[in-house]
Amino acid sequence: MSKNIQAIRGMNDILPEKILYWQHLENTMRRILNAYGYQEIRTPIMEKTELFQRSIGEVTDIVEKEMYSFNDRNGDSLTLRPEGTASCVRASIENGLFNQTQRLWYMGPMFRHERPQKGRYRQFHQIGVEAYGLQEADIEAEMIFMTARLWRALGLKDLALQINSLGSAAARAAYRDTLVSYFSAHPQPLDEDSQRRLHTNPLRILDSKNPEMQPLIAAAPRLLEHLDSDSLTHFEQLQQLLTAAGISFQINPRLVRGLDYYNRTVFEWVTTALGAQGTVCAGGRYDGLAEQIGGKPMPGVGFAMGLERLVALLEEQENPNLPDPNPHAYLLMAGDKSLQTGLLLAEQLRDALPNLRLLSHCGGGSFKSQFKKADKSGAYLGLILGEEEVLQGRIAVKYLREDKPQESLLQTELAAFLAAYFKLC
RNA sequence: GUGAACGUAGCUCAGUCGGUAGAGCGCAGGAUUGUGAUUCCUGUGGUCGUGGGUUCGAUCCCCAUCGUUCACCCCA
Repeated sequence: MSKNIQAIRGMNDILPEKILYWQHLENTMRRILNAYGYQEIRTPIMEKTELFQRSIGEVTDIVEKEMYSFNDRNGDSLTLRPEGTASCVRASIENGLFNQTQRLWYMGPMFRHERPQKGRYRQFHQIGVEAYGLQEADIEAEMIFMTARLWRALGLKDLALQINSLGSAAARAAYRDTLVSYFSAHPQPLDEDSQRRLHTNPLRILDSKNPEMQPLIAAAPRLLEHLDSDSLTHFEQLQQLLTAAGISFQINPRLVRGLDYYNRTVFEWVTTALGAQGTVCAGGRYDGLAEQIGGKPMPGVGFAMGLERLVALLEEQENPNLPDPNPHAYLLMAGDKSLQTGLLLAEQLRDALPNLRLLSHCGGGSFKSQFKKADKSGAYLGLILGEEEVLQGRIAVKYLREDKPQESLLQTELAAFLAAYFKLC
């Protein structure tokens, strides 16, 4: 067994059995993005390592220990992208997209070397959405409306929206210092994780799950009280827009996000149905990022959703409302000339009915074994072409899922029959 | 990176208190002429994750390794 070569740990094959969920999710989101005027962008899955170091932040977990980095043959350090925002900003700078506002989206695999567990894999997939050049909270609201629309379209309930504001970069940095001195003044009760976070991401300490830390956290200075007034106004505007749209949300002062580039708005859609990995979609504003990467200052807002996690939610649903993958008809062929007649007939049907799902039997065999395959394929009708039918220019139609007697049609009538029966156009 | 549980046929699992293994489903064929799904019959299936150790002998014990799962950490 293990003599065989296996897939890389944490990197999964998505098999035909599951692909319907993926396609449904992707198609639904594509449709919605299109309706809001967002355009797709495709960037390489590898970038120079420096791009991620500069955008995500040197001391974040992602950069410090989770990136798939290696040296190219010419010595450049390259990295499989751990997220999409940095590439998207880079591509926009490089191709001059920042001359006007942009609404972009992308979809694809991301890579992070973490220990796999439910809802967390080393190659995972995201749909990411970014908007550039927009300063007001209306764009954040639009994005949240869009995600809420997706949940509705997919029938996903039990997703809760949490929002927070980190303030301006300056306010956030000042608050960070305040927090560090607060926690440094009480070093005793800080657990090991929090000690580390003190240097990496002190805001993260507020999110600790350790019960012993709670009293200390409760007494800590509050981020919302340290917001600059512009950010506060911005945050209030967002809340107002959400309320007006009837989208309920929760302000979570502990919501800080792990990547360094966020300022002002951050938000997450969370669920309790997926165990420890409850965040299904998350994002925020990153006004300083473009400059950090070397472009001109350009406000940005974006979010990303984890496709594996959403697929897991869809799979738990009772009525996922997936498109029917079963063939409409299965063509059985046996006897002299039936193969040639049958395959030609199949092509004519496909010409006439582009939406027909028709499976032609291949590989010969008795009618009996062909019927077994027809049944197994899930097809609704068996189209039977034997010697007799070939001679008479007819075809037999057997209902495989209904208790109705078999019929015999002229081959020339078949397309019209199928169109009517399946309401195809 | 840390901790725990697990790894037997394509799938879901049983089993051997250490003497090289079974079931169900699946798959293939059949039950008189060109008809599936039901029923019946037959067949196909695994060096028991891999490597090493203990032993006369290990799939079962021990160690390592790879993988899976869940949690911590972190994140989508």
